[in-house]
Parts: sequence; structure tokens; C-alpha cells
Amino acid sequence: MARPSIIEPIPVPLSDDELIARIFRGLGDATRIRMLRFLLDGPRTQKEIVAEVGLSQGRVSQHLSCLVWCGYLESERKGRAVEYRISNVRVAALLDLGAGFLDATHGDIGSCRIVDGAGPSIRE
Amino acid sequence: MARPSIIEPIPVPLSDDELIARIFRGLGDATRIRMLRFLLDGPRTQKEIVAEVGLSQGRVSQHLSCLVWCGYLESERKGRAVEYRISNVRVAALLDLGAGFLDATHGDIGSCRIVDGAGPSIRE
DNA sequence: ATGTCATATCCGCTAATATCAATACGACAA
DNA sequence: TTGTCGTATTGATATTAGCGGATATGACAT
Repeated sequence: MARPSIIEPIPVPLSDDELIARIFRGLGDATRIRMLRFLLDGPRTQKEIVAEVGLSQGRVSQHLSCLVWCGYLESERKGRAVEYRISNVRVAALLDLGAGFLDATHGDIGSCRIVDGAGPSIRE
Repeated sequence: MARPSIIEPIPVPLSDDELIARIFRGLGDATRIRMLRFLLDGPRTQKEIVAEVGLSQGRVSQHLSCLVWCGYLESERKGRAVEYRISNVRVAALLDLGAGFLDATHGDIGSCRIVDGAGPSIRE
């Protein structure tokens, strides 16, 4: 399947810093991380992914579009369904590095406000 | 120097997915990427970093606090100044992987809305 | 053609977070 | 102690991006 059409290419020149930041921002959401880790086990249809993560179908579709567009996933139509799969080994490498970092920082990142704000960014 | 006091540890249990996402979210900002890449050349004081990135001093201080707290940087008081430096080799590894990903995706990420929104997230 | 399943898109809302300006704080010098 | 430099924090504001729900679209079966 081609890339989702919600996204139109925008001819705005972005700095290398901005582009690299976007690479990481694509991974900066717990839902997307969960999806990616789920898909490390093998390809799944959107419906299966919706069941796994428990969010609304529309929201899951958006997240998946993002992940495909950003190069983390590939998608392929299979009849009415669309199957998603990890696009390449770099994805697993990134996730591993992230997890390694997590260990090294003893979870302190859990209390970082990243960055500002009037109060803690973590509320219950 | 100890960790910046703007941040208080918050005893909220976070999922692994959330924690890993935060690792990447810490890298998901062009300013922080720019700072990290600048510091790959060697330690610098906050004043030098402010001059490099061109943002307000307060904002730079916040970004640096985030980067320290999240484990990307270490800081040390040197008289009135505070020197920042890359904390470990994983940082460079992550930045390299991100850059590699950028090449592999041909910059398409520049036009991803990540994720939703009423319009393009990139405006001039 | 019509109905149904699976996915994509849009709308309104809210929370998160980037930013500057202003101000407070800490270390050192005179 | 007083002044200054460098850094940390707060306040106000704007943008970004997450979310569910409603609706549109595409594929396939009847």
C-alpha cells in the first residue's frame, strides 16, 4: 500500500537537527512504542493492533500512518485488511538502544518534565 | 553538580512503553539535538551553548536540565559557570542511528504530521 | 447494486511542551 | 557587604499532539 494520504508532502526545508529530532519524536509516544514492540513478533493487521493497544480504531490508524510515513513500518493490503510489519532492522536496533539507555539511567527519566511547564508533566 | 531542582521525582509508576517513549521524546526536539551535537565536540559551558543555539538563556537552561536529568548529559560547576558534556557513548550511538534512519527514509519524515491535527504541523 | 467489514479522515477537545521576558539565586571579586 | 556574572526558576502565551467519536472510503461478498 502506498503511504497514507492524510499526509501531503510539504516543501519546507528543514534543518538536519529538525529532521533528526523528528526521527526520535516518531518514537516518543508510548502507544507507538507499544505497537512497534508488538510488531516485532511478526506482521499484524490493523484490527489485531487495535485489539492489542485498546485505543480507538481511528487513533490507531493515525499512529500507524505516522509510523509508516516515518519509515518504521511497511504496510500491505491483504484483501480488506492492511497488514503492518517492521520495515527494517534499524527499528529493533533503535528500540534496543532506547531500552539500554533506560537501564543506564535507572528510570530517572520518568520524572523529567521534558522540559518546561507549570507543573509536572506526569499526572495520574 | 546535582540534578536541577526544577524537577522533583514523582512516584508515578510508568509502563516500559512510556519510559522508552520518554527516552526518545527527550531527543525529539531540534534544539536539544543541536545542543547534543554541539557537545559531541567536547564540553562547553551554558553560556557557550546559549551563544551557539541562539535561544534565550532561560530556555537553554531548561533544555539542559532535561538532557541532564534524562541521562544524555552530565554537568559540573566550574566556578560561576556550569560545564556540560555528553554523558556516555550511547548518546553518540543514538544520534548516529537516528541519522542513519534519516538517510534510509529519504527525508520523508519531514512531511509527517506526527500524528494527527487539523492541519500540517509544519508552517512557515 | 447493496450490505458489511476494515481502514482512513475529520472534528472538537484537552494535555503537553516550546518560547521569551522577567526575576531569583549562587559563586566569586572588590 | 555589595556588585556582577552566570545560571535557575517562574509567568504568560502559543503551538503541538494526544484522544474518542462520527463519518467517509475501499474491498469484497451476495
